Amino acid sequence: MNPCRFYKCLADDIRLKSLMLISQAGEACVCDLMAALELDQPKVSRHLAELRKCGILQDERRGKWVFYHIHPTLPNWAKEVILDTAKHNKDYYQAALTRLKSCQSSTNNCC
Amino acid sequence: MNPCRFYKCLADDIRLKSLMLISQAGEACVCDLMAALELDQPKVSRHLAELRKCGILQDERRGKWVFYHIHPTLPNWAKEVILDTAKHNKDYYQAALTRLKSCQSSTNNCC
DNA sequence: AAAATATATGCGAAATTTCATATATGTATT
DNA sequence: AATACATATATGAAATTTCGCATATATTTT
Repeated sequence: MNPCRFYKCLADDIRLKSLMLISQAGEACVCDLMAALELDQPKVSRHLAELRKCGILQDERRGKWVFYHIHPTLPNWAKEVILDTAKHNKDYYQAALTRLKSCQSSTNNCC
Repeated sequence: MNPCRFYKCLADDIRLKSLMLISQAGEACVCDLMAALELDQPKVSRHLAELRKCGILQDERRGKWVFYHIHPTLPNWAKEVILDTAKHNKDYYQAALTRLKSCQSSTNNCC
C-alpha cells in the first residue's frame, strides 16, 4: 500500500466519512450509507468503488445488498490511521453515524 | 484541524515526502529539501507553504534560511498519524532521507 | 419472464489541483 | 548601496478529480 495513494483516497469528504462510519459500525451497505450521508446512490457507490480499488475496503454481496468493510489485508499502520482518526474526530461524523445506526436497526430499515 | 483538510494536505507525493523527511530529521530548510527531493525551488516552497497554511508545519527563519518543523500545536492524533506513517513506510522516503542527511552534515553543505 | 430493488459504471462538463515560468521579498556580504 | 543568495508568490496553462445524469448489471419478487 503506497502511502501517498492511501492518503489520496482519504482526501475526500465523502470517502473519509464513509470510512469513519464503516470503521465504527463494522460494516455498512450502500443504501445505509446513502441515508447516513444524505447523498445520491451513484455518488456513494463510485466513492466506495475507489476505496475498494485502492484495497482499503472489501465488498461482500448478500442478496440484493453489497456490504463494505475494512479490507482484512490492509496493512496495520493504515488500519491504525483510520481507527485513530475515527477515535479523535467523532464530531466529524457523529450525526451521520446516528443516522447510520438508525438505518441498521431492524426496526427502521432504510432500503 | 479538520481531518479531511489534513488528509488533503498529505495526499501529494511532494508534501507527504517532505513531511516524512521533516518528521525524521526534526527540521529541514527549503534548500536541503530541494536537494533531498531533487526538485526545483518554487515547487518545494509552494508545497511547504500549503503545509504551513494548513497548520501542519511551522516555519522559522534563521538568517537567509527558513527551517520547517512539525507545528507544536498540531493535534496529537495528527502527529501520530505522521509518525506512524513514517515508521512503517521507510522504503517510501529512504533514499531522500539519505540525501537530506548528507546535506545537513556540516561537511557537505548544500546551499 | 416481467417488474422491482440495489448497486455499478460510462461519459462529457465543471471544479479543483498542480505546474512552469517569471518575478518579488528578505537577508547577508562586499 | 549594490550584489548575491535563499525563499515566496503571482499567473495562466495543463493535468487531475469530481460531478450529474443516464444507463447497465445483478438479485429478488411476483
